[in-house]
Amino acid sequence: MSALNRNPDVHKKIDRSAYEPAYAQLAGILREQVASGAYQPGQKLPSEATLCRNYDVSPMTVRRAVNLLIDQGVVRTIQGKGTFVKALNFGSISFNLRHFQDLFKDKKRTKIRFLEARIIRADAQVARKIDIQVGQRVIFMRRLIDSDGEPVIYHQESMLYDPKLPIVEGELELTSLHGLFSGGNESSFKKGKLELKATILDREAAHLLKCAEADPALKLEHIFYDFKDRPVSWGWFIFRSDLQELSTTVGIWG
Amino acid sequence: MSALNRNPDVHKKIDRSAYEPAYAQLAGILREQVASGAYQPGQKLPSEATLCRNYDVSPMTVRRAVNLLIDQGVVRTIQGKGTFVKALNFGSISFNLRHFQDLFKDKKRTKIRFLEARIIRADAQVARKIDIQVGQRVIFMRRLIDSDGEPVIYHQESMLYDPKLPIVEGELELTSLHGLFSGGNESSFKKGKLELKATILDREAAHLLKCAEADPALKLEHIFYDFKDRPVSWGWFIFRSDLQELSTTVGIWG
DNA sequence: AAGTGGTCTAGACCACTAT
DNA sequence: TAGTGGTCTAGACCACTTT
Repeated sequence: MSALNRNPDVHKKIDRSAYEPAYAQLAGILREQVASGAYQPGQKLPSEATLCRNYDVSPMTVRRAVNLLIDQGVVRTIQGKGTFVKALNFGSISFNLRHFQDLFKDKKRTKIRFLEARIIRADAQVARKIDIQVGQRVIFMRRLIDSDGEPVIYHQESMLYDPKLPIVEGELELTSLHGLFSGGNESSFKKGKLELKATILDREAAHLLKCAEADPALKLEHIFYDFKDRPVSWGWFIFRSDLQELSTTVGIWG
Repeated sequence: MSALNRNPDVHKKIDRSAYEPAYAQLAGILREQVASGAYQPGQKLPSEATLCRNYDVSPMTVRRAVNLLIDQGVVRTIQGKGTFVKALNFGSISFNLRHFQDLFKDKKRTKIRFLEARIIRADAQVARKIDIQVGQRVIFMRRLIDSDGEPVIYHQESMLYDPKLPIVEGELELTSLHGLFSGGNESSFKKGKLELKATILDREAAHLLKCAEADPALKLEHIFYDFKDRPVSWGWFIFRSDLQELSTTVGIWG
């Protein structure tokens, strides 16, 4: 397996008894051939009809395999021309917040600490962000998220306050945050916009996160919308980038 | 179209004459129904067999539509149970570097300025990162990327130096950067690891990027590997987060 | 046993590209 | 005209869940 196989015509077979479905196996075989250099960037893969014959699968199965490779950024297809190996490029690089979410799934180690929750009057900025009148009441919340007893994320948020829905103090803690992170189905938000920025810890945030003032940190700003497409929550998370790693890979990995 | 349709049984039909394929149309219809609240988070969608009948398409077409919705984070499927509407959660949030890449595609507005390129001896850190001996020669490069004449990204990189491949001065400029960003097939890298961090501009970087010293910025650190899986390049990009926006959306839009 | 999603077949037709 | 990818059919069988 470690030796390079530069002859793509000598191909492995699909194991029909394997648990892994045929399309995934085929995708894996092709990805391996690309990774080994059997097909270089820019080169054309065998036609789908050829792959059907070589691996004894139906066109739909080949199609699914190729689509997988497209999703993985390994190849691209041009109708009427063929399937070509893609070179590495930045467009396909993406970072996701899986680690962020994983943190919250671990309910033993992760605790949400409430710093503040009160109803205040919206200032101009809040009013603009969640599309209400200045002076209208909003719920202002500040939370600290602890992992293993150490503070790792600071969060502050201004939420639309609906007087028709009286709020029990205990409910606040569950609102939004746990629903968003737990991966369960408790969220009442339909969609959101997020923006990632660099920032510098002010004195208060530094103190809360037990960092030095003026340390660099990441700021994840959010606006969430309800099912009527009304913006209902604006706020941001602040966390040290060395604690919440945002790493990813690109290209073809084993 | 603006009125909510809370009865999912009164459904739109697939337009077979449309350019948009049937599976995409079906996915769009279902997504719209979820967005309108006809199916709430946690609720079960009609079975695939039912969808086949309702929309008069084959099982494979329904399957593709459902798979699309899964990719978009709208639903999730549980074998033997059904297809369920997903609630918003952070796990599916991802940021990509499309804007980063777009910048480089625009070759009229974007210029790469070379600050420095010379062959130096690897120090301990570089040696560790690209897996060579301390003291071995590496190509050290510093670049500034201008957009519309204004500096927006600073880049520095240490590359493996292969004495067997003599380097023409002019080639350096094309190396890696243009291949990576242009989206063409010029890259000679097979894969890479990237990490996004917050940082603070030091005096030099601030000066080059025409910012104030100690301004916050994003640092995108990278290691790239060649087709033999050897690490060949280590370095980082530094850019102001307000110039290179890293924004994204989550949930169900339109 | 019945219902659900997951995979797969062996063709078909279409749109696009090259020659 | 021949070859390519893109879509789609009308079933089949399987694994899993619920009743």
